[in-house]
Amino acid sequence: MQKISDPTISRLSTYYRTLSRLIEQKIETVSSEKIAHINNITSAQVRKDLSFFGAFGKRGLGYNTAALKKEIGSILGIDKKWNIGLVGAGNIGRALIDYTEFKKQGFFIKAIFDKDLNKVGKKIGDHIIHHIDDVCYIANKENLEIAIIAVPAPKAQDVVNDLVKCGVRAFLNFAPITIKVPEGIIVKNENMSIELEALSYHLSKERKRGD
Amino acid sequence: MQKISDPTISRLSTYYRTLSRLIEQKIETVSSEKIAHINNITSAQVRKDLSFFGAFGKRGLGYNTAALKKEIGSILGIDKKWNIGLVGAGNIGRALIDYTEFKKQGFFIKAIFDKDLNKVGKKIGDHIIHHIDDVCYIANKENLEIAIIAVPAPKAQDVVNDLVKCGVRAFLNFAPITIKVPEGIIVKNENMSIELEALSYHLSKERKRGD
DNA sequence: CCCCACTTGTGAAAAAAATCTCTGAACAGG
DNA sequence: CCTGTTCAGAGATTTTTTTCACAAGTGGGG
Repeated sequence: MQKISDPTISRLSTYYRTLSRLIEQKIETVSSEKIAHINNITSAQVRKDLSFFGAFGKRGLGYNTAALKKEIGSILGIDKKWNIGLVGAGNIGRALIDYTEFKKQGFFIKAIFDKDLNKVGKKIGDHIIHHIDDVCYIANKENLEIAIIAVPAPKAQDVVNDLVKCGVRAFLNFAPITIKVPEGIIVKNENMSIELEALSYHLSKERKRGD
Repeated sequence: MQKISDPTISRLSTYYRTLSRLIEQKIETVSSEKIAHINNITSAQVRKDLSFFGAFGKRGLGYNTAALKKEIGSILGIDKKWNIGLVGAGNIGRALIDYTEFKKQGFFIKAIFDKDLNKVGKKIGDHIIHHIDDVCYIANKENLEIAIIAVPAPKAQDVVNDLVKCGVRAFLNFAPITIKVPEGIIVKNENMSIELEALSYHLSKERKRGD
């Protein structure tokens, strides 16, 4: 099986959303050109991304929206439910609990953990906040496959180490730090400041050039 | 001026954080190898990224942490304050208002906007929520240079169009949709679902292979 | 004052990603 | 049933990004 690049995988996610919207509009067929246009990329890119996984279109016609959505869903593994543990019940953690986009794609936050004894035992929505020390017990009970790390940077590596020991193999990290993990464990970073800094870079470059 | 790649810019952001941490630990000098190790990349990558902007190190010695931090801060434009408008006072919006990482890097949310009349006029922290129709007036008054878009997907494009008319030229978009903007306007996307789906892809690939 | 260990900066090479180009399938219209 | 138009798939090509490899500073120790 060929190695697929990260950019390809995230574009597949955007195609999936595009298809959902087209299906809502009762559009049954779409060309790579149309998908590309909606997402500000080239049609060759769309076709190439899909070609890594198969031939889903019909020449002269395009792609069936429902069928392609199903294929991409299956490629991304979002045709099944995923159980997620959220570590850290701060501002970001709380926002993610009600993030409808997660549920829509089959991601369910099944357990919340925190270290703060003032929070442990309290409820957020349907969920009781567990103490972080109980993470292994709950991870097994609830079959947690992915963990979202929303704790302060200095705690993040320790939390991940513990969770790896419990058998969690995938992490979405919101802490502004690079997490080290053993071979076979997957980490994706979500650092909102970094994108803002990219904006800052471009804006100040313009200013320096003087336009 | 040479075109610098997006990955280079975001790595500069991570180097900046690395240097902040080293300075806190009173470490005055650091090699590219050390920076690379902390961030799970190669030392050649670190040196190459920096070389686009100048020669900041001393051969045989490494880099002075404080001096390099200052240089990168200046490259990224985070040596000055940025005024930010937040559009959308939902869960994500609220979480971002208190996100300390923003303030630490000089990003200040100066105004909050929403369309919901039940929210308009209410306060979040120090900020009154303004009606979205007043966005141009406030954008000029508060000198907003960047806008964070935290509204539902179907509204996002319209909101950005309006803000572009008011003179805002940089956007951090949390809506799960590709925003179209005129030449010269910068958009960065922050879509937490996409990263989760990348995790899902990798986990289900393993499962299909059967390990 | 000279050698040695260290580490940058950089041009060249390699690898990865995006784009181009063309073949041929699919259908509509006459 | 022929003809023109559309559009996917795939190999070739180009562009971009990363990695390699090494000459050239730097300072410390003898």
